[in-house]
Amino acid sequence: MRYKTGYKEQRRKELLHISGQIAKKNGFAATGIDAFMKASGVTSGAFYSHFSSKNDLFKALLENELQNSIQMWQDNPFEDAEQWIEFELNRYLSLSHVERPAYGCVLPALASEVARSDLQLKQTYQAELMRGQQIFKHHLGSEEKAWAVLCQLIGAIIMARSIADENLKQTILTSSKALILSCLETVA
Amino acid sequence: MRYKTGYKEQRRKELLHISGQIAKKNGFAATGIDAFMKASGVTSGAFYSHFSSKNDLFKALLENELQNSIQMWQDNPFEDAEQWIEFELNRYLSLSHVERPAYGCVLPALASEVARSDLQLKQTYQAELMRGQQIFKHHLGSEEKAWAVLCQLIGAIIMARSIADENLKQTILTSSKALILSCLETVA
DNA sequence: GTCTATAGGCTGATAGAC
DNA sequence: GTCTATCAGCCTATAGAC
Repeated sequence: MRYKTGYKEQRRKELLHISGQIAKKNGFAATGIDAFMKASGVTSGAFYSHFSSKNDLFKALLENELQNSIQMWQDNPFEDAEQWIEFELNRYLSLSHVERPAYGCVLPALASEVARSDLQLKQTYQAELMRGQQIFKHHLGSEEKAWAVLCQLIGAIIMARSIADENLKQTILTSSKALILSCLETVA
Repeated sequence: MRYKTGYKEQRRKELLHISGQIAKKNGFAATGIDAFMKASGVTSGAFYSHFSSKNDLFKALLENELQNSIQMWQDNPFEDAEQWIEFELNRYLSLSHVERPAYGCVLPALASEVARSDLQLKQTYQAELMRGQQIFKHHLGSEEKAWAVLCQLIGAIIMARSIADENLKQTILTSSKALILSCLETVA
């Protein structure tokens, strides 16, 4: 029984990982259960032995993805405030992040769908998000700056993704980075 | 014939107006043609005498909504840079804007769906968006600041809309406003 | 221009064989 | 746990009456 439980949990993590990539790329609501499962090599019938409903998948997938993003922020190798944020801006505000949503942060990809979901899901989402915000607070020095910088990051990625011209995408990323840096300098 | 054309154009504008509100609130892809038309008091059969497809509606609706947002930025009564941006921040970064997406700016509501649409639609969207950005540039003094502030605005609204706690929503809005103001002061 | 009716496809979810 | 088969509902789009 222990053995079976371990297998199931591992399988569930695989399903969350693959489904997360597809949801970030194509949207969660826009993707059918069939498509999620096909990408994992199983049929839609198997889905319900892992999740009770599509909304249940959304909740689990969001938690998993948020934990991934938080992990990346924690793995930033710098402790010095200036270096930490510089590293994070370069990683987050990159053209590669804009063009490969499947492998990027969940926030710019699915925040709009969270905004239209029920209160219970928002509460789960908020709890995880606040853990991420605490990391930014630790390095930026204030609660407010942490929120504002997070907003700038996701706003820039969403904006750049909705733009057609490649050069303009880069301008938007560079402009956002410059604004954050110029603001943080005022207290350095 | 002139008469009939005028009627049809007016009707089309009404359809765009109502459909825009619903799309901003519930999402465009998530809403069926039937629901869009029912809100306007007609059936889905009538839809195709105004638009050639659902995607055609999306394009027209985006243009219309972007023009509305641009109009509001143009109608800002202040010319002085500091007053102009102060007015815009208070209007845009308000709890009422967060909680009533149907009557708010199209950018935070539908940018994620634009990000997943085809190149042609992104080009139309980009062209209108650049007109809006020019207004911000005129008052903020630089291309880059205009983009960065726009990113901050839409990021803050999206973030606040995905949060459960009312107080935290307000904290996010206030933090974003503070970041923008502190950044613009450095060159004032 | 709008209506009703309908085609054809996709969706979330369930039942039963293995 | 996964499969196939299936249901009931919704979707976009079209056809024909008025």
